[in-house]
Amino acid sequence: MANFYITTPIYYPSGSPHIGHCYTTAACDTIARYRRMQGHNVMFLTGTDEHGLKIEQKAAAEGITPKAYVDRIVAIFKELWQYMNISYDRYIRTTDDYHIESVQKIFQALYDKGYIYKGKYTGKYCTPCESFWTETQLVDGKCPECGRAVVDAEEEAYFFKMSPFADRIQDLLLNTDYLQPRTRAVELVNNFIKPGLEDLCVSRTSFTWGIPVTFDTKHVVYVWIDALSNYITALGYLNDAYDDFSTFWPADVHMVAKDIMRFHAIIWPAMLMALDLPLPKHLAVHGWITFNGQKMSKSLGNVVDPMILGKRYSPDAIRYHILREMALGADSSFSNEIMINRINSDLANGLGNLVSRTVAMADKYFGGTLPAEREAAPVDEDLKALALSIRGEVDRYFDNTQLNLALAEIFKLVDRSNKYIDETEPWILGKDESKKARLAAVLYNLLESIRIISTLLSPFMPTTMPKVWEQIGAAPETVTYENAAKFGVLPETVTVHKGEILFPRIDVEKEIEELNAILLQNTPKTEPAYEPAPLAEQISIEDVAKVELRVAKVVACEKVKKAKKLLCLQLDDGMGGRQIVSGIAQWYAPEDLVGKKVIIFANLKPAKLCGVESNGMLCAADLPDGTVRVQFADDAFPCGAKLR
RNA sequence: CGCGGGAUGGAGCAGCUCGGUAGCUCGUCGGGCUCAUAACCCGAAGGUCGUAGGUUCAAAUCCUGCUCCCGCAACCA
Repeated sequence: MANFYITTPIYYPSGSPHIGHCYTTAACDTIARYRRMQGHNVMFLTGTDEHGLKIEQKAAAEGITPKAYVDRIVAIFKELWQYMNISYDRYIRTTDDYHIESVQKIFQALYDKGYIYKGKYTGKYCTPCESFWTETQLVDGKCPECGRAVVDAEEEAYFFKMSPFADRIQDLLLNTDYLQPRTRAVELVNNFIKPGLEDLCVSRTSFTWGIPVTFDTKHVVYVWIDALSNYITALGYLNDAYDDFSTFWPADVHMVAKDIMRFHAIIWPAMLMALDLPLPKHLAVHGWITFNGQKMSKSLGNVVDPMILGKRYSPDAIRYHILREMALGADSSFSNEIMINRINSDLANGLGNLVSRTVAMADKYFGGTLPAEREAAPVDEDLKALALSIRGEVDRYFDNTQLNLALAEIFKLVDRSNKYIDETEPWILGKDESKKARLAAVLYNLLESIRIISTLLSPFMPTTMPKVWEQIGAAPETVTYENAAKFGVLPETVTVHKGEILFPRIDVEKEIEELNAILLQNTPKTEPAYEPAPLAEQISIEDVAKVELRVAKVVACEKVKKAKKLLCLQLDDGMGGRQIVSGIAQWYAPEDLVGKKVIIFANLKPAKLCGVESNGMLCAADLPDGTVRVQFADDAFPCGAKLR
């Protein structure tokens, strides 16, 4: 029996799980269930990544310990997974003792091998937030968390040498089937490997909610080594909690969303290479679920809560919808309308109705139990041939992690079966005593077809399919992977049991109205709880006098070529004119600005942006939705007027 | 010229590797059926395959230019 190890990422519990977490986890669950059905010895791991500054701050804001904070969120995750019928074999928390022990040993081992060295981490530091930021994380040169000014600073930190592994990683990405889909390999190599792999900062001293470095306890292990190593510590690597490492490593599939692909495609292999461990076989990368075409985000209030949907339409309906909709590698658009239509047409009209009409006829014409006499017809063969071919196709799609296509394949048999009913017209056969043998054959073929469908669907919809088996009279021990490629498994005189409707048809208009109402409740009201950035340190009147705000009129404006975000403005400042480059191209077209008067920071030193000189800065504000709005000045102000 | 992906009936996608009748799901319209969850089955309408050229007997497919979208680099499954 082959071993099979599959993992979800460990999720960051800084908030409740949403439909995106749900997709990754449901996809892994489906694969795990399918492999178990095939007879593999499966280890399915999920968990939570519980350390870090953000958690520390969230907990502090609530006045509780970080552990108490994550305990609460983790309970929500586990409740959702139970509700969605996720069959994980193990749940790792990075706050678990055994994980902490292993991470400390891994860090030590990498240090002993010379791959970790002590250095200086330089960056922009926000004193009140006690946070380091990289140049690119800054928003308008200010702290992205609080909007205050940052200073250049450095802190002592440990670094992991990545460069020794660059060639092997490039080979892994370009010449193996590690990365699924392959399309992103070139992007990774061009963006990260070709420019030269930078050493990675793997410890921090600026926060304490983490795993201490054993030999230098003012440092805590930073996210990379702490989080990524969960895939091996959960198997018992360098700890005594489990003894599964030799059985399950290397992993068969790590499934991740595209935003963390990079870490799993580059850093994780580098760590394993440094530890002399085998590399995982596949990294399956999926896209994001977008909502009405927009990225889901808390501030937009469009985060889809899978619990709410599950309770309305059943966990299996939600699982089906997201697994059917999402293609590997591509984003998938989610909307309530798409979801409800999909559930209605595929599950209610297609599958549910097929089961319902088949069972109802067996019940009506034979009192539930088919007689043994049969009469075959040529039309049966087409149905049987398709039914027998499905499992092979589904196998192929599972091997490539294309669950949406596997579902499409299975539903071909649903459609074919519905058509078969029309072709054979059992309601006419039922009126003629002499056609009973033919009728029994038709119904039996339909039940067999449904048995195969429901067997192959059971990894996708583990809650509902057993109800189908109950209705079609399939004994649990007969709905096996083996039998999914056989026709004629149900007993000749099978007895069906009419049951509840599997997937009730949803009233589209009514539901959308109600879902929109729920969404509205969760959406921040018109004036959302906007939290102004805290006041900066007070300054003197002399400091204020140093800053010159002046009025200027935009006389010309054009986009800066080769820059996406920059506009180049020619201004009449009453002093001979000047040129300012501003990062507002996303929000303003050049013609929106020409002729308007703006306020500028007039005595700012010149700077070059994308090679274009900029003399000063526009006065503008960030809006809560992330856009930027320029402050236009009263037209009565003359150009060059000084504001005070 | 930082890197990558994309543009195909109303919507969402496949087809492109290796040129040869444009296909699927949903929606719309018409018909059929009455076992079934107003479900099911059949048929039809609807596409100059983003754009301008090129190669070819033949281009959605190969080549070149251009336009427009999206992603990565640079928060977030």
